[in-house]
Amino acid sequence: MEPSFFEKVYAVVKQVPQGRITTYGAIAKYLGTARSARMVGWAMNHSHAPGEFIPAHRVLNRAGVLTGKHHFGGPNTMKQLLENEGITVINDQITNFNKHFWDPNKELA
DNA sequence: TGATTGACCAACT
DNA sequence: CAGTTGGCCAATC
Repeated sequence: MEPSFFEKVYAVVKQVPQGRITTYGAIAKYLGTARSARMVGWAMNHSHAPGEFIPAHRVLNRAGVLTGKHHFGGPNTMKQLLENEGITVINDQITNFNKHFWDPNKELA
């Protein structure tokens, strides 16, 4: 049984270290299909799976914008989580994007 | 069972 | 340079 696409997404997202963020495109590219970034977001939508904690708040779009923050139960929940990990969020966008960026293609390889 | 949508990205016009 | 379309996999209508 080969893991489905979104199962791979879960595996990668769960490996994102605290205080770091990654992008949908980076994950999708790591999985081999850079154009399947929509699936990554879709997988995050199901990140509420029982027994599985997915740090979806560490996954942003390529611009570092908190896309999908509204799916965290509150418009500021995602922001609070990131700030709690030491990431500054301004106007739904993180600062030092390049500094906090965690690229699975480089880190995991 | 077929069509549409979805927390996106990249290419084309 | 800005707007539009295509594409990917899986789930819902």
